[in-house]
Amino acid sequence: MFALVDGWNFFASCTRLFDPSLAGRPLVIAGSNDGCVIARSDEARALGIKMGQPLFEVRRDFRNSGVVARSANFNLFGMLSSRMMTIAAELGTSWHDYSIDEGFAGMDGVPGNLVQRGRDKREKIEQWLGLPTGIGIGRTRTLAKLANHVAKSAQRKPGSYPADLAQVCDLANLPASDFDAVLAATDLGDIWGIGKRISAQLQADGLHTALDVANMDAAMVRRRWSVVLERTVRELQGQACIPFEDVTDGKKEIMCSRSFGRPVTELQDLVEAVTEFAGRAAEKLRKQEGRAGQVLTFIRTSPFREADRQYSRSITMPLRRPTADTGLIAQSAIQGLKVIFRQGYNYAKAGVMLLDLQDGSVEQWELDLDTPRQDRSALMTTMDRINMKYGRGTLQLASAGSGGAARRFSVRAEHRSGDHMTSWSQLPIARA
DNA sequence: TCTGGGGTCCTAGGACCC
DNA sequence: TCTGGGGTCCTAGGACCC
Repeated sequence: MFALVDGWNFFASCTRLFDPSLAGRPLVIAGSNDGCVIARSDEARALGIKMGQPLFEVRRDFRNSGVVARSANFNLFGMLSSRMMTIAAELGTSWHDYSIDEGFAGMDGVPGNLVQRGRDKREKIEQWLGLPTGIGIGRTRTLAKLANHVAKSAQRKPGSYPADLAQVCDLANLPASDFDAVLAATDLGDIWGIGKRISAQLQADGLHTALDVANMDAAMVRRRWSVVLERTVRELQGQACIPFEDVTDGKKEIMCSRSFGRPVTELQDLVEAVTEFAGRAAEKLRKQEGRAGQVLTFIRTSPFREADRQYSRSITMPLRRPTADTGLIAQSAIQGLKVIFRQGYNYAKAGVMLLDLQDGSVEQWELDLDTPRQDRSALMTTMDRINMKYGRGTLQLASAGSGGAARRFSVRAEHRSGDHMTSWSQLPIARA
C-alpha cells in the first residue's frame, strides 16, 4: 500500500507564501531566462495559461487579465520542499522523495483509518508551512498517483469525482463498483506513465478511460507495446510492479545545462559556459559523495529559430579513472566540446552530464611511477565550503572566465522572488 | 526579441568476442 | 548456390515523469 503526498501548485504556493499580495491573483512562475511557464496558480490555470507556454505569449495574450509573473527561485523551493517532506514522511512506515513537490510513503502495516491519518498530516503541513497538499492512497504506486489525481480534481473541479474524495483519496478503501466508476471517469492520459504518444495510440484503438486500460490483457500489451506499458496495466490491476526505490537516494546521472539568454557563436564563450556547468555538476556529485566515470558534453542550436541552420551534438568522454574533481571533469568536458564544436551556428544551449556514477567510498588509484599522487579532495572540499558560505561562483576555474562570459550567456530572471529562507537580510519580519 | 532544467528506463543496432 | 549461435558492451534515441 502506498500514499502519494503532492504539493499543490507548489512553486506558485511557495512564492505566494512570502508575498501575500499575490493571493487570489493569477500567478505564473517562469523557468530560467524567464522563458516559459513552469508553474501556475489555480487562477492562471483557469485563464487557460498552459504549462510550458512561452512567457512572451502569456504577456501578449493575457495582458488585461492581471496575470503576475515571477521568476523561479529554486533555493527557496528546495528549502520548503525538504520541510514538507519531513512532515509528510510521518505518514507511513517508509518514505521516498519522488520530485521536489511529491513523495511516496509506504503504508503497509499502518493501523487505523488511513483517510483520517492523511487529513491530519495534510492539516499539519498547511498549518506549519502554509502549503496546500493532496494525498492519494492505493495498492500500487500507479494507483496512488491516480488517487492523488482524483483528490486534486475533486477539489478543483467539483463534479468531476465524488466530493468526499477531495483532498485525500483512498482508492483501496472503495467498493469495487465505486472503484470502477472512478477509473471510468479518468482520462487515460491522466494515468502515470501514459504520455501523449502512447495516449494517441491507445485512443486510436478505441480505448479512452483508465478503466479501459485496466481491462487490457497484460501479455498482449507487452507484445504490442512494451514492458513499460505492461507494468502500468498491471499496476492499475493492483499488482505492484514498480519497485520502491532504494533508500540510497544517489542519482544515476547528474546534469547541469542552461539555455543562453542570447545566441552564442564563439568557442571561447562555450568553453566558459561548459566550465561552469562542469563545476556545478561536480559540486552536486560531491554532495552525494559519488565519482563519475564519464562526462558527456552537448551543444545545440534553438529549434525555435527556424531560420537558423540547426546543429545538435553530444560526446561522451571517459575519465581516466572515476573522479569528482572539478578540474579533471571540466578538462574532459572542454576536450569533448572542442571535438563537437562547429563554427557558424547560433548556439542556444549547452550542458554537461556526469555518467557512470559510482560510490565514492571505493576509489581506484593507479600505479604511476612518474608523477606524484595528486589528491585534491581537500581542495574540492574547501572550494565547496567557500562557495557555500560566500555564494555560488566565488571560487571557480579560470577557464570559466571572469564575469565577461557571465554577461554574455547569463540567464535573465527579472522577476525573481527573494531568498527569504537563505539570506539574513531578506528574512521576513513578523509584526504584531 | 523572447520557448526550462532536471531525471529515469527501455530498445535497437553496431562492434566485438568466442 | 549455400555462410552459426550465442553473448557483452556501448551509443543514440525515444518515451515518460515533474
